Amino acid sequence: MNDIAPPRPRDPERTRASILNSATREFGAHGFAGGRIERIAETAHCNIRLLYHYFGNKKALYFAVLESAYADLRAEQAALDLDVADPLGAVETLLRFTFGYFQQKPYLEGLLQAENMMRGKFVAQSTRVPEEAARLKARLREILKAGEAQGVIRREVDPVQLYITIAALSRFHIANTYTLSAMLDIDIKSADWSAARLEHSVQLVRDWLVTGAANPAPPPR
Amino acid sequence: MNDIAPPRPRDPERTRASILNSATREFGAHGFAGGRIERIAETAHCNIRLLYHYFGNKKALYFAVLESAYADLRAEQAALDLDVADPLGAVETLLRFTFGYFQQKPYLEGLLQAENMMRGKFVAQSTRVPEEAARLKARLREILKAGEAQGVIRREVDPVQLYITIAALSRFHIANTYTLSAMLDIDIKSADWSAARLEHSVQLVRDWLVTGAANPAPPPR
Amino acid sequence: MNDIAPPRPRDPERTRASILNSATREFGAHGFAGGRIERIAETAHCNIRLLYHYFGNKKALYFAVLESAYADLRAEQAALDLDVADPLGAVETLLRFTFGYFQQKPYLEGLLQAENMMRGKFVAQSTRVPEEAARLKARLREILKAGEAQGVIRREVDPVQLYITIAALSRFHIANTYTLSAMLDIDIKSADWSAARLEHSVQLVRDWLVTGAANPAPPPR
Amino acid sequence: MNDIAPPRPRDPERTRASILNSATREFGAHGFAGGRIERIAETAHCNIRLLYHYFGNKKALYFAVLESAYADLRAEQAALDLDVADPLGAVETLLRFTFGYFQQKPYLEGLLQAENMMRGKFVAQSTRVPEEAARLKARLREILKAGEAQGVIRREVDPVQLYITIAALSRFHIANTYTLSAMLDIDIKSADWSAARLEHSVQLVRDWLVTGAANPAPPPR
DNA sequence: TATGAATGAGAATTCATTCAT
DNA sequence: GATGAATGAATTCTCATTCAT
Repeated sequence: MNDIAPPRPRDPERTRASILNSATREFGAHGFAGGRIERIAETAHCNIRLLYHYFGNKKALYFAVLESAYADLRAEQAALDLDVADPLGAVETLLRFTFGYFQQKPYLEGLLQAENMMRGKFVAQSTRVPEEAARLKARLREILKAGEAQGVIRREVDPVQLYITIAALSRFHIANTYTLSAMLDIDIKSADWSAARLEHSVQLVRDWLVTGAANPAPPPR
Repeated sequence: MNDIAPPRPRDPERTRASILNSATREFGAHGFAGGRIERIAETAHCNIRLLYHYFGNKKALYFAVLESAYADLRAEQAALDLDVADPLGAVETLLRFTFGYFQQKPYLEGLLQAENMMRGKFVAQSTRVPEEAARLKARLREILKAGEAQGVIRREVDPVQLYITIAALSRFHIANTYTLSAMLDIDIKSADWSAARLEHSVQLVRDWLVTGAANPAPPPR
Repeated sequence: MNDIAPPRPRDPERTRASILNSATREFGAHGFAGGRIERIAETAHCNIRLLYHYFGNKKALYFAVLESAYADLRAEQAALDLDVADPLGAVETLLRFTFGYFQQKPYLEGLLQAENMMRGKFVAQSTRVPEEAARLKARLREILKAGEAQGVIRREVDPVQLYITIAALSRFHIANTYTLSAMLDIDIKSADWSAARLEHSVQLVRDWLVTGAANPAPPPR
Repeated sequence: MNDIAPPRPRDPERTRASILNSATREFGAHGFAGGRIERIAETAHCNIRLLYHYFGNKKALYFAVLESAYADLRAEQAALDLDVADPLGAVETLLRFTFGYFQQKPYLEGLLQAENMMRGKFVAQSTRVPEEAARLKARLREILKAGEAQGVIRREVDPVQLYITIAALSRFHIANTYTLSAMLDIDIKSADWSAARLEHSVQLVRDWLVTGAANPAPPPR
C-alpha cells in the first residue's frame, strides 16, 4: 500500500522517491552497516550509479532517509487534534496514533534502531527534530496541567516520562518482534495480538494518570 | 566492572572468555553486520586467528555470544526471590531487577536488537530460551493469581502483557538512548535520570495492577 | 596461437573472454585448489575484482571454464567428417583428431584431471556433456556396424571400449608427461615423439579392429 | 584391506606408517594443493604436531608419500615372473598386473596425477625411479626380441611405446572415472566393467603384437 | 539523465606452521 | 614422544564507489 511504482524512465522525481523508499526499507530492515546499496538500487528498479547521482553516497542517502522519515512522522503528528479540553482523551489519542503509526510502518522502528546504533549521528545534527519534540513536549505539558486543573489527572506528571512511556508501549514489541515471539510463543505481527496490546497500553496509561487524581472520572462503561 | 583481564598466554579458558566478552560488546555496539572481527580480536588482546580457532567463524561467534548472554540473564533471573506471598512486591522485584540488569549491561540491549534485525535466527533455534521464558511466565501467572485471591491485584491480568510491559519500561530508553536524549534534551545515561525513570515505571505498573482490585492495599508512605 | 589479446578497456566481451582463457590455463595447470584467482587476473591483465564481477566466485569461474572447454571440444568434434562408407578411415580420423586436439591444448588435459579430482561435480550437473557423448557413441556404433557388414572390421566391437581406448591413447601421455619423461628418458613434448606415438596408436587400433574381420583389407603399403 | 590400524600411543613405527598411509590417500584424492594437513592428521588419529615431528612439512610429507608409493610398486613389479620363454604371456602378465595394481589402489593414480601437476618435481629428483624403469624397459626389450625370434611377435616393436600403452590401458579409466562415467553412462568402478575393460585391453595388445608376426600362434580357444 | 564497466580498500576465512609445556 | 595453544601469510570475497560513454 505504501509502495511507490517503479520509476518510468526520465521521471526524476519519481526515481528519487523510489530510491528513498527502497532505502528506507533496506536500512530499516538491516541497519546501516547491513544495508546494501545494490539491494536498494534493485528494489528501486534503477541503476546503482543513479543512486549516487541523486544522493552522493551511502551515508548521505541514509541521512536523507531519516530526514524524510522524521518529516513524515512530524507532519502526521502535527495533524493530530490533541484537545486540551479532554486531557485524558488527548493522551489516549496520542498513544493510539503512535501505536498505529509504528505498526503500519514497521521499517521505521528499524530505522530508529539503526540511528541509535550509530549513536544518533543524524539526530545530533538535526535542529528540526528537537524543535518539533519540544513543541510536542509543551503541548503535553499543557494537557497534563489542564487535566490536573480539572482534577481528572494526578498531579506532577512529567510530560517527558509520559512521552517515553507512550513510545515504549507503542514500539518496544515491534523492535523485539522476533525475540518476543519466539520466547513467549505468540504472534506479535497478528492483528489480534496488536489490538490486545494496544488496549492493554491504553488502560495502563489511563489507570496510572487517573490514580490519585482529585476528581477522577468514572471508569468507562 | 565486567571486564575480563587480558589473557595470559596459555590460559585457554581465559582467552576464550575474553574473546566472548569482547565479541559481546562489539556485536552489542555495532550489530552483526557492523561488528568487526578484527576489533574483537584487538579488544581481546589476541590474534584474529585464535578467534577462528575457538569459534569457527563470525556467525558462530555471534551465536556463542547470544547463548552466553541469555544464559547469564537466565541465571540471575532464576536467583530472584519472587515471593507469591507478596504479589505486588514480587512484580516490583522483577521490574527493578530487569531495569537494573539492562542498565548495567547496556551492550545487551544492542545484542537483542541485533538478533531482531537478523529476524531471530538464533532464538528460533534455541530450545532453552523459550523454555526459560515459559517458566517465568508460569511464575508470573501464579503471582497474579495469588494477588487476585488476596484482593491486591486486579483480575484477569495477562502475564504476557505484564512481562512485555516490564521489559518495555526497562529497556526502551536504553535502546533509544541517543535519539531520545537528542530529541528531549535529557541525559538518559545519568544515574539521576535512570533512577527517576525507574520510579516512574514502578508506579505505573503498580497503579495499573491495583486499579480495580477487590481489596487494595493502602498507598505506600 | 590460442591467446586472446589483453582487453582494451571498455570491451567487456574481450575482457570476459580473456579472463576465461586465463582461468582455463590456470586451472588446467594447477587444478582447482591450486589455481590462484590473483594469477588469473594478472594473466588476463585485469583487476581481481572484475573477475568477481563477471563470474561471481572461484567455483563459478571454474564451472564456466569447463563449460566453455567442453563446448569447444564438442564443436570441433561435430565438425568432423566421420564417413560410414569408410569405417576404418572414420575411426582413424577420430583418433587423429582427438590426439591432435589434446596435443594442441595441453591445459585441457589438466582441466579434465581437475574435474575428476573434484569427483566430477561439474559433469554431474551438465546435461549437454552426456548428450553429446551419446551422439558420438551412436555414430561409432553405426560405423562399427558398417565395418562389420563390409567385413573390414571384426564383429561385436563395443563402441564404448573403442572410445575410451582412443581417449587413453590420445591423452594418457599428456596427463603423465612429467613422470613418463623422467622415468623413460624421453621428451614427450617433442613433435617427433608425438608423431611416433600417434602412428603407434593408429596402428594399434587398426590392427585390433581388423583382426578376425571377415574380409580384411590388404595391409597398407 | 590396506588400512593401517590407528596407532597405539608410543608406537612410533605404527604412528609413522599411519600418517604415511593417510597422507597417501589424501594427496591421492585431492592433489598436493588440495590435500589438507589437518585431514591427514585426523584420519591418522594423531596430532597435527606429530605429523610435523615426523615429516617436517607438507612437501616433505608428500615426497615421502611418493617415495613409498613408488617403492611399493617397484617391489611388486620386481616380483613378477616375466618369462622370456613365453613372450606373449609375459606381456600379458605385465598388463594384467599393472591393471590390477592400479585398480586395487585407486589413490595411486591420483598421486601420479598430482606429481604431474607439480611438473614432476619429485621424480626429477629421484634416481631410483628412472633406474627401475630402465630395468623394466630392458626386460621388455628382451621379451620382444625373443618373441620376434620365435616369430610370435611382430618385428621392431618399441618397448617404450608398449610400456606406455600398457600403462594407458591400465590407468586412463581410473584417472577419468568420474568424467567417463558421467559422459558414457557406465559404472567404471564396478567389478564387471573393470573385468571387461581388462579383457579388451589384453586383446588389443595381443592382436597388435601378433599382427604381421612371422609365425603367429593360433588364436586362443 | 542514465548506464555498464572497472576498481581500491578492507573484511572474513583458510592453511601451514611454530611455541611452550 | 606427544600435545593443545597460538600465529603469519596468504587467499577468497565483499562493498562502496568512480570511470568513461
